[in-house]
Amino acid sequence: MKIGELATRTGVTTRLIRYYEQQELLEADRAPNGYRTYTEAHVERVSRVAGLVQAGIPTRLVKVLLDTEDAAARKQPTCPREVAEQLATELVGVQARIDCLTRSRDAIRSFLTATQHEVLLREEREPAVAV
Amino acid sequence: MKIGELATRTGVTTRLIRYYEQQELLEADRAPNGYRTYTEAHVERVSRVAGLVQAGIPTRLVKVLLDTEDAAARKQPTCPREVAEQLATELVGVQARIDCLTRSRDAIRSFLTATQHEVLLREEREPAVAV
DNA sequence: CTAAAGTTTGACACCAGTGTCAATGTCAAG
DNA sequence: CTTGACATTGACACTGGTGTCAAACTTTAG
Repeated sequence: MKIGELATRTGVTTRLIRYYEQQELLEADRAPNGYRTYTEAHVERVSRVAGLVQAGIPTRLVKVLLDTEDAAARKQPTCPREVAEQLATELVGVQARIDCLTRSRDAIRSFLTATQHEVLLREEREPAVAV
Repeated sequence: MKIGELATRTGVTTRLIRYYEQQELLEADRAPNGYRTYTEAHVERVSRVAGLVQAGIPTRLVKVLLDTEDAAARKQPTCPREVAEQLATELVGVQARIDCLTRSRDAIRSFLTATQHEVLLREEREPAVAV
């Protein structure tokens, strides 16, 4: 698929898709005419990149995180101690963000319940840009 | 306490504390000499502001979130339907970020375990800037 | 064949969050 | 009283993520 379709399917602008590629978060094959071509797998990838960036992770780190996800999936058997330590450090940063956001989320939820608006919590479907 | 102490205790620079105040995320009393004075409660507040900002929440929203936390704590009995809907919307955005980060966190964890570095997971203490 | 829609690269621009510096004022210790 | 540490405000500047526009090319539809 071409960049336009990828954009509509992920809800990420073409501008950003190209930007992410430039930051080396994405790779794209080129058709003979020079157009970028993407596979199904890219849809997922782009969504995750965008999601992490929106969660305040700088692109440099996004790369590391996604690479780790791949490595974890492929059951990489080993890695240098130093890399592992770096990851462990990032881990606490990520966890801190999660805790912080979770707290706000819970506050919103209890507020909505306390004010008789639980109905709105039912609509808590279809994540905006999640994944 | 004065701004310097608040800064060291929260790990947030004085520059940012003043910036947050300017963005109306913080309020400070003034001593007769014009110095800002803070209470214990501010320590918590500043940490949360910084945490949310680092989690990619724009300051305008941070204000809304923290206000909601206060309201939830004070058992506010009601609020206009429109406000509630706005909050419900933000909720899905926040949840999306949480999901996204959680996924990366889990990936890091399983990667570290898979590579015999579980030791490092023990050190998952003292959050950097959490709260 | 032509027009419209989509793509490419590259430039310019904007905004929010931060750092840093300067000039001035306050206060505590020697 | 002087010095040094800390505050105040305000300005300037940088960076990263985005929007937008332009010029040139490709592909698709009519």
